[in-house]
Amino acid sequence: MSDTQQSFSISELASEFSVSTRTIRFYEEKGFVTPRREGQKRIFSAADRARIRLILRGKRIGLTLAESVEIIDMYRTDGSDEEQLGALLEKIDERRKALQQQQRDLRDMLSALDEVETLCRQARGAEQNGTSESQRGAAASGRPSAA
Amino acid sequence: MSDTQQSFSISELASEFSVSTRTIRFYEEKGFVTPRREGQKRIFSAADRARIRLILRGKRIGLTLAESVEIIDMYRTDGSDEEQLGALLEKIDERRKALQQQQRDLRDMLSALDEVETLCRQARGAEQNGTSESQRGAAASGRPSAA
DNA sequence: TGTGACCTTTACGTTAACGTAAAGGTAAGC
DNA sequence: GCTTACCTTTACGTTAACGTAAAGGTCACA
Repeated sequence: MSDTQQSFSISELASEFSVSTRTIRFYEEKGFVTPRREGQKRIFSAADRARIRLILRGKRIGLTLAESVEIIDMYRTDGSDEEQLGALLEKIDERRKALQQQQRDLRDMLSALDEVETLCRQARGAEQNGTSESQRGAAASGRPSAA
Repeated sequence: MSDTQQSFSISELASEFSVSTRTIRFYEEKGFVTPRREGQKRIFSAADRARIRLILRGKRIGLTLAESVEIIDMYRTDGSDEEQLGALLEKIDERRKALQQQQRDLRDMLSALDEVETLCRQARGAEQNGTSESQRGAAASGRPSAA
């Protein structure tokens, strides 16, 4: 009961996305969503909901709201202005480079975590059976070692 | 003249990492780096430099300083306390999940950018030769389409 | 000797992204 | 008619991560 639905209350969206209603009102203040009103109450459309989802995705990777919105609004640009299209293509390239750098950083961090985990499991094994020497056989850490 | 070097001034590091000296002093205030002093002046070790590099890597993927430091300090944990090792393994798993979610989000955003770029190039092509129909042949966007 | 190029400390200012009251309206249900 | 569950607005508070003076020390160099 949510994906065929086409209008949402503020608390519905808040609980769906695990954010406060304040957060959503804040997004409206900033103009990132524009719910219509029914009396006083905000009624959010499926489009509003989608924008919120995208904003939160941006947040998870460390974008500011403004940055997320900039990306989201790239979809909205009409293809009628040649100059704007050029500017948009440049922005896309810029963003892509940043995101690719992030991918590299993420990969590095994840392999760092794997490394620490391996050390950690070795230390634990060593402590449990009293030996501080290397383990028998391979580093059976349960996780594949980035083959 | 930097990788065999073992001590650094504040402005050397600042310019190397393209941050302000204020930023580095701020990191010291927070205890993330602990340069020794020569008179009044801060002298940073290669270890300090490495920590700064890691902090900035964390920043690029949207971690707070505290989060970066938490990850960095995982390396420092000695394997002597069984209970701590367990806690550390849990933390690692938590972090890994978040980072993996970030990877998914990044992938999605990058393919969204690709999509917008394609639309954009099509629109530009259409405008330039006056036709709003589809382009001749394949979508020759210069970029491989995630083969 | 003065003028840059660095370095220092102290301290108030700023922005983003909300949190947190406070005070009140409305509709459902007992 | 009263409570409970939502909803509203207005508005001040908070945290992170620095920015930005202001005021001054030190060393080399012309």
